Amino acid sequence: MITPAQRYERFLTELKAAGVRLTEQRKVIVKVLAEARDHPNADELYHRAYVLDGSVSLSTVYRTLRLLEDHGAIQRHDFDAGRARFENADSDHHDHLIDIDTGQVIEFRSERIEKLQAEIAAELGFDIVRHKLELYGRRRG
Amino acid sequence: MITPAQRYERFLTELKAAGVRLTEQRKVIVKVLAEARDHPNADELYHRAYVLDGSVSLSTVYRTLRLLEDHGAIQRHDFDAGRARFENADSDHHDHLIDIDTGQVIEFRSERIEKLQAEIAAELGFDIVRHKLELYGRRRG
DNA sequence: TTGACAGATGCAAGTAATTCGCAATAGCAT
DNA sequence: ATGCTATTGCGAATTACTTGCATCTGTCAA
Ligand SMILES: [Mn+2]
Ligand SMILES: [Mn+2]
Ligand SMILES: [Zn+2]
Ligand SMILES: [Zn+2]
Repeated sequence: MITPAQRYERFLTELKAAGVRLTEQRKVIVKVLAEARDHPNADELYHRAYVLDGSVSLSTVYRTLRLLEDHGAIQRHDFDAGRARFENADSDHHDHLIDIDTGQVIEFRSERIEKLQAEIAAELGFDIVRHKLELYGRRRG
Repeated sequence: MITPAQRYERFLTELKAAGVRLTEQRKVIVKVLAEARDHPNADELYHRAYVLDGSVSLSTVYRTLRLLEDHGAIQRHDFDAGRARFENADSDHHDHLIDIDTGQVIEFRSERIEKLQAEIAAELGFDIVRHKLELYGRRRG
């Protein structure tokens, strides 16, 4: 199991290797992302980073998020329209189940569904580049 | 096969039954939606409606879209973040495959995937209320 | 170490999509 | 036909995000 600290170090190593300038702000934002266990939006990330380093601005959070996404380090989601949410991309691919009552996001992975999607696309003459599978549900009472 | 004209009449009947005031603008917007074979966004709908009746405004398009969505007459999609797209909801449920090169939206339905999703949710202790399945792919060369 | 300088930052202003306040208008029940 | 009230167009507001610009700071060569 990879720890947040290991993930943080790996992020920095990869960025440095890619020739990215490691500023104080970027390091703080990367740390917050490496430690996140949820799927925070830009504003939440900004607040978490600001606590660690008051020199972080929301602009830089947005710019860093785009940078990290371009480098494949994080993934962007649009669960609720209008507010992007992020998570680090080092874990294996998974899809999401969102509890419509609490907003809780549960991760899952189904080989069968992944395979089925590829088959459907193939039947239509396509290769899947990426996909979005979100289940919105309610806990069984 | 239901025709656009039939769909238009059905929409109007349902709205009237629901006590919704049938203004000129709403009728035009509903007609445009009934005739749409693609997944237009608010601005596209506005332009199509404006051609039929210059008294339609973008505000009213947005208000009418919300009205129709609340009445279950249309469905809202967020294929590309930042721009909602709409389609009438009278057809059976289906999912979408988006050609990332052309933007073309292809509809499909898979009983197996629908069933699998319900099973996965059940295993996690949930009942699915709605879901979003979008495949983004490239045509096989 | 120390510059030098390209690239990064904060701030404020700018966008793009959508919503809202308000005075004028128009459905529709009577 | 009349009156009440919902609906409209317009412009301003909101939200999430982006960008211009003057200033600052990593990084690297000397
Ligand atoms: Mn996740
Ligand atoms: Mn469709
Ligand atoms: Zn998946
Ligand atoms: Zn489906």
